[in-house]
Amino acid sequence: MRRTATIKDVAAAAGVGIATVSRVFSGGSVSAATRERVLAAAGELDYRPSALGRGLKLRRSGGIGLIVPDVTDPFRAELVAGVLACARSLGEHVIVDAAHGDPDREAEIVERLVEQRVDGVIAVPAGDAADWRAAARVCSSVVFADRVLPGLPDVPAVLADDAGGVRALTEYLAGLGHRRIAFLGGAPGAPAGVRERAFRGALAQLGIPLEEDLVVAARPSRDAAYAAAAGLLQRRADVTAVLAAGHLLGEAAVLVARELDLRVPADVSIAMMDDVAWAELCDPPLTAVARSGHDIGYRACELLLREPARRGRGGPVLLPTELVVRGSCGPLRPSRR
Amino acid sequence: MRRTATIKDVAAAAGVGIATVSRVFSGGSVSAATRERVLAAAGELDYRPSALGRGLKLRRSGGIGLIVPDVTDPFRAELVAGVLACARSLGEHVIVDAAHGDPDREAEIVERLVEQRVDGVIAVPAGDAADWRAAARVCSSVVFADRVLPGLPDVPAVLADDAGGVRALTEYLAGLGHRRIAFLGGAPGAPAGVRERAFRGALAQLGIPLEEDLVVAARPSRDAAYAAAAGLLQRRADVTAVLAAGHLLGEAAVLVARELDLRVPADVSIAMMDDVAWAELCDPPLTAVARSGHDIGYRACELLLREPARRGRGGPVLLPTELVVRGSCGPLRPSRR
DNA sequence: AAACATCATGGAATCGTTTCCATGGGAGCG
DNA sequence: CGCTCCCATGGAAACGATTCCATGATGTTT
Repeated sequence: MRRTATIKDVAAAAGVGIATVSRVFSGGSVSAATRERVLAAAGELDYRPSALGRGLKLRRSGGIGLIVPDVTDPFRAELVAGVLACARSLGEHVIVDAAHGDPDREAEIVERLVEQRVDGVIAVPAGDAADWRAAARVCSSVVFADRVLPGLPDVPAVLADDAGGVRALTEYLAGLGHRRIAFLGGAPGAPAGVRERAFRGALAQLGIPLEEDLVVAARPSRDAAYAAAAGLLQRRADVTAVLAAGHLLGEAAVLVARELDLRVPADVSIAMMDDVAWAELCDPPLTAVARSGHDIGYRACELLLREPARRGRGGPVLLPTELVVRGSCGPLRPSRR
Repeated sequence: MRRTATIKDVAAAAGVGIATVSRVFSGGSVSAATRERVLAAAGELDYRPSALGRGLKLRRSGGIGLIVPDVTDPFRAELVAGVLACARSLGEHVIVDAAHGDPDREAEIVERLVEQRVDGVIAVPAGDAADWRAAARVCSSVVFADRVLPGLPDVPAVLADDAGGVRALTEYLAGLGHRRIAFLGGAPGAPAGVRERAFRGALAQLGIPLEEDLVVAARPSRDAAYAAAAGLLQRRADVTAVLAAGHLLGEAAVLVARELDLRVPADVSIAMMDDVAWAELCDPPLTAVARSGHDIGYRACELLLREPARRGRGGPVLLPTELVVRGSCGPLRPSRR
C-alpha cells in the first residue's frame, strides 16, 4: 500500500490547487461543484488531513494535557471522564498521564506536554509549587482541578467545597450526639489541610473541645490508611464516631472496625468524604459527602478552553457538595464499648 | 513575553547552524564545547523542541491512542493505568478517549486519532467490526485489549483468560455442592459470549444439567444489571448460587440479595468475575476471579510498540486469571429458603 | 611530508498544512 | 457597452523540525 495521501495528492487527483483542498477541509469558501470533486477525490484516496501539518502551521495542536495522581482512583477517574466529555464536545483531544504523587514525574510530564504544544493543561497538582510556577510561565495555560498549591494563588482552579462538606458532616455527627469524633485525615503538611481546618473550625463553632490525638494523618495509600485507622481505634476505644477525610481512609475505617468486631453504627459511627460506588454496597451503607468528580473535570476543561478571559478571576470555582445520609451513623448510645 | 523560541533562535543565540542545534537535541555527534554553548543558549531562551515540527518531518507523532468504553469502570481504569505505565517507559504519550459503547462514537474517535497520526491504537472495542476493519486498514496499527471482535481474527489482542476464570468459578461452586447455579451474564449477542460459553461448557463437563432460565442476560449498566438480578432471584427462589459475569452484575446480585433478605452465603452463594476493590469491603467479602487490568494494558502497549513483528502471530495473548476465595460462597445446605 | 580518513559543522530541501495575495472571470450597474 | 465589485481559485511563503550532502579542519598513516 502507498504511503498515506497528502493534500497534494488530493489536489492533483481533483485537478485543483492545494489551497482549494485546504479550504474544503477547513471551511473556506469553495464552489459547490469543486467541493464535490475534492471530497470525491479525498474519499477515493482515503485522505485525512494531518494534524501535524496543521498544528505546525497554526502553532497549536488542538489537544490538552491532563495530569492526575492516579487514574484508578474512582474519584479521579470520574474527573478524567468529565474532562474527556468536555474536551470532546469542543473538538479537542486529551493526553492523559498519571504522576503518582511524584513531583519530579509531574514536572517531567509537564515538560512533555509543552513539547507537544498542547493548548492547555489541567492538573490535580501533586507537589512542587516551584515547578508549577515555572510550568505556568512556559505553558500556555494551566487550570488546577480538585486541589490547589499553597504558593500559587493566581492559577485558576476548580474545586469542590470540601470545607463545606466536612462542616456538614461534622455538624451531622454532632447532631447525633457524638462528642468524641475522630478525624482520619490526609498527610500533615499536604493540601488536605483544607479538610482538617474545616473540621477544627466546625468543632470550635459547635463548642466541642478538640482532642489532638483524635486527629490522625496518613499518606494517601491503602496501607498507611489502614495503619492510621487501626492505630486510632485501638488507642482510643472511647471514640464514638470517625470522620474519614477520603474514601481510602473510609475504607480503612470500615475494615478496621470489622477486624475489631465493632458494630457499625452501634459501636462506632463512620462517615467519609467522597461518595464512591462501594459506599452503597457496604454493610451498612456508608454515609458520605458526595462531590462530583465529573463536574469538576468538566468545569475545569470549560474554564481552560472556553472562558480564557474569566480564568482566575475571583478565586477558584467552588462546586457544591452534598451530604448523603445512609446507615453507617447512628445516635450516640449511653452504654458503649 | 515573546513567542516561544524556535530552533532558529537557539542557533542564532549560540552562533551555530540549526542543524547543529538539532543534533544536540536529537542525539547527533556534536563537540562538547558546542553542545555546551547550545544548551546554554537553549536554557536562556526556555527552548523546547516542538513535537509538531519533529512529528511532521518524522511522520509520526510519538503518541498512541487508547479507546475504552468508560474510564470510570474500575477494571478499565486499571487497564488505562497499565497502558500509561508502559507508554511512559517507552517515551510515548497517550491520547485517551471513552466511546461509551457507541460504535459511532468509537469510529469518530479513531478518525481523530488517525488525524493525529498516532503511532498506534489500543482499543477495548465496542462495536462495529466493519468500522474496525476500515480503521485497521488506514491506521498504522491496532491492538485490541480485553475484548475482541468476532469478525476480526487477525487483529492482535491481549485478553484475560476469562473462560478459564469462569470454569474455575463454576467448578468451585459445584465443588461446594451447588447444582442450581445461575449465570448472570452480559448482553445476549455481545462478545461476553465467551464467558457464557465457558459456563455452559463447565457445567456440561461436570455433568450438571443446565436450566435455560438460570442464564440471564443484561446490558452493561447498573440499572439493567439490577433488574436482571432481581428478576432472577424472585423468579427462581430455588437458586443456591449466582455466578455474576462482571462486577456490575455482582454488585446487583449483592444488592438484590440484601433487598430480599437473603443471607449470603447461607441462603445464596454469590461469586463474580473481576476482583474490584469493593469485593473485599462487602459483607461478607466476595469471592471473585481476579484478572489484572494493569497487565492487560501494559502488555497490549508492549505488543503495539515493542514487538511489531510478533503482533497477531499465534492468536491473542492470554493472561492468567486467579480465583480469590472469600466468604461469599458456602457449601450447599440441605434446608433452604 | 603527502595523502587520506575522520569528524564537526552549516546549507538547503523536505515533511503537510494554512493563508496572504494576485489573477481572472462573471455578474450587476450605470 | 464598459466599469466595478466580488468570488472562486492557484501560487508561494511560512510554520519548526530532521537529515543528506558538501566543506573545511583535524588527526593518522605510510
